[in-house]
Amino acid sequence: MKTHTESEENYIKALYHLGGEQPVSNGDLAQRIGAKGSSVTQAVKRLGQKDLVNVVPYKGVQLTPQGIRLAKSILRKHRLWETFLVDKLGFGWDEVHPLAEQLEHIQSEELVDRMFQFLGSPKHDPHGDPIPERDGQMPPVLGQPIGAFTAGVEIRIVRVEDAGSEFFDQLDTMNINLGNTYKIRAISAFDSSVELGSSTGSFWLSQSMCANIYAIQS
Amino acid sequence: MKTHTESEENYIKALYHLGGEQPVSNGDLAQRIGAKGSSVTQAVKRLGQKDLVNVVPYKGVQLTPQGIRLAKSILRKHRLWETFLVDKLGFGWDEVHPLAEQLEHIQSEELVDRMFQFLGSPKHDPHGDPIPERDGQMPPVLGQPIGAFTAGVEIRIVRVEDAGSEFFDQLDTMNINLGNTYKIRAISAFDSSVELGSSTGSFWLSQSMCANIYAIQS
DNA sequence: AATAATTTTTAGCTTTGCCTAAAATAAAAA
DNA sequence: TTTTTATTTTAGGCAAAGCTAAAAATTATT
Ligand SMILES: [Mn+2]
Ligand SMILES: [Mn+2]
Ligand SMILES: [Mn+2]
Ligand SMILES: [Mn+2]
Repeated sequence: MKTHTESEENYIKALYHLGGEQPVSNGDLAQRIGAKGSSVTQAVKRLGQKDLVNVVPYKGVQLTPQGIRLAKSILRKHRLWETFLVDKLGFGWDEVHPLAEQLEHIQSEELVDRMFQFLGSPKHDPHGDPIPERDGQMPPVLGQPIGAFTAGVEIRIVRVEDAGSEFFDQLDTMNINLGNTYKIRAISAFDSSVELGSSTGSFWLSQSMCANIYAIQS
Repeated sequence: MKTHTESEENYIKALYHLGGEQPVSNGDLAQRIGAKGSSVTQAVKRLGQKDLVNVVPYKGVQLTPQGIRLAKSILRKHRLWETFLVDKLGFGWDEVHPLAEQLEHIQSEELVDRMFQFLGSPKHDPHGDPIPERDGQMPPVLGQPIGAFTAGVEIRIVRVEDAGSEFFDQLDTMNINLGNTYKIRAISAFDSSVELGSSTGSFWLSQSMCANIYAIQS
C-alpha cells in the first residue's frame, strides 16, 4: 500500500465525512478543508491520478473503492488514538480530537494492530463513534437522538456528536457522560426539550442538546 | 513556541546529532539528511532566518540556544515514544526507531507530559539513551564500552549504540539485553575480543560488538 | 606560491499545495 | 427562453523542499 501525504489524506477523510461513497461538490469540500475552490480543483485532480477518487468536472468528486478503503483506515487510526488518549492517558473526550488529527497520519500497520490489542479491541471511540475494523467493516452506529424516545423510558447515553467545544463544556457542567443512565420524565410539547431523571434528581435538556446526544433503551 | 515543519525538525535533529552545540559542515549535514549539498545550503538559510541556527558561509552551521532547545525537545519525544512502543506495546527495541521518527513530530506539550507520567518518568529509553527532561537537562549518559573493563569485573549492560539492524540481530541471537549481567572472563590481547561469563555459560564477543555495547561495573 | 582537488554556493527547474483574479460553465430567475 | 447569479475551472504567482550542472571558494598538494 503506497504512502500518501498528510494533505491527500485530509482530502480523503473530508470526502468520506461529507459524502461517504456519494459524490461531493467542490464547494463543500473546499469549505470542509478550509481552502479555496481553485486549490481543491487541483488537489482532487492529483487524487484522481492516483485512483483514489473519480472526478467529473463541474459535477463532483467521488471516492473510489481504494479511496474508501484509505478513508476507513485513517478513521480507524483517528478513533483508536482518541481511545488511547482518553482511556490510557486520561485526556478529556473534548480535548483529543485535534491531537488525533495529527496522530491519524502515522504510518504503520503494526502500530495500529498493537494499539488495537493494547486498548482491548474496542468497537467504539470515546464519543461512541464506531471504530472501523481491520478489514473495513463498520461496527454499528449506536443510539438515537434523545428526543426520539417517549416519556417513561430508561435510556443510556452511548454517543455524542462532535458539536464543538461549547457543546462539550455544557455536557461537562451538566455532568453528562457516556454510559450514564436516565429516565425520560417528560418531553415538552412546546420546545421539544426533555426532562431527564437520575438518582440525584432531574433536569431539563434543550432540544439543541438532545439532538447531539444519542442513547439506547435500557 | 512556534510550529515547525517536519523537514526543519529533521535538520535540527541532525545538527544536534552531528555537532551538538558545535558547528557542522554542509557536507556532513547533507550526508546525514540524505539530500544534496545545494538543498542543504538553502534549508539552513531558512533555519537561519528563524534564528534556529547561525550560518557562516563556507564555514559551517551551528545551532543557536533556541535550536538546541528545539533539538532536545524532539529528542525527548523520540525517546519517550520508543519507550512507549517497547514497554507498553511490546515492540522489539530494534523495531521502534523508524516509528519514533514519525511520532517525534507530533506537537503537543500536554501529550508529552502525560506520556512521561504514563511511562513512569523514565530517565533512559529502551537502548539506554538518556531522555532529556522537560527543562532540557540531560540525565547521565550511561556506561563504558565493554572493552574498557578489566578481567574479573562484574558488569551490567546499560546501553547499546544504534549500529544498524544486523547489530540488533546479533544481539538478539546472542540473547544480549539491557540489564543482563556478566563477568569479564578475559580480554584477548590479539584482537581485543572479550569473553563474557554468565550463569548459563560463557562466550566471546568480537571487538566490533563490544564497541557498541556499554556497561557499568556492578 | 601556484596548481589541483574538494567543498560549497549559485542558478535554474520540478512538484506539492496553497493563493487571487479572470474566464467558463451550470443553475436559478425572470 | 433569455438573462442573471452562483459555482467551478483556468491562468498565473508564491513558498517549501528537493534536484542537476556550473561557478566560486576553500583546502590540499606539489
Ligand atoms: Mn475525532
Ligand atoms: Mn489530519
Ligand atoms: Mn531512536
Ligand atoms: Mn524525523
